[in-house]
Amino acid sequence: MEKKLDREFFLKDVLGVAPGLLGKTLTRVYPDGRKEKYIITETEAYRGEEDRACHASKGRTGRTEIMYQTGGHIYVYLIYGMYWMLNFVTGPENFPQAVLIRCIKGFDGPGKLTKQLAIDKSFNGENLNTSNRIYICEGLKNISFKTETRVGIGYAGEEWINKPWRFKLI
DNA sequence: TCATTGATTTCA
DNA sequence: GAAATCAATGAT
Repeated sequence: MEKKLDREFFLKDVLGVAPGLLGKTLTRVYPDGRKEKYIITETEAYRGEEDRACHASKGRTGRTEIMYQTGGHIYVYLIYGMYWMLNFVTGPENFPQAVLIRCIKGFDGPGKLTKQLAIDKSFNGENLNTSNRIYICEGLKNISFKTETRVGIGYAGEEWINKPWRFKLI
């Protein structure tokens, strides 16, 4: 039987949660009742107001408010006017952190996976611990992963561009 | 390499 | 109000 991740899992620091999500099972229950499971294969960490690549680096606004909540909340936003990005908030309250889910098995790319999962604005603010339409379960054990630099953050400055905060399942 | 696309943020 | 920005994708 499937087992949801402990609530405490998302209260850890994002740099522990992001690689920890690799190999886990993302379960999506669609409006028509279908249930599909996907293996998470790539994540990225965004950590704190110091991290200039993090949306919260400019302070708390209407959009970034969700990142200041406790771990387990879902942060969804639209990029380039077309693609929804799926993020999981991590860490304690008032410390903005989030993990961007970049890839799941079979859907290689953040825009593609949200399209497949039918993620939209209505998921913003939802909680993985209580939602019955999207949640994370235990998955592969003894996984290995590699780190890379993050994508699409050329504006953040070298110090942040070079952080190895992108995690890929091998 | 370029067009698409709209919420969010910043400046007035 | 108006203008610039943007963690991407698919077609050319």
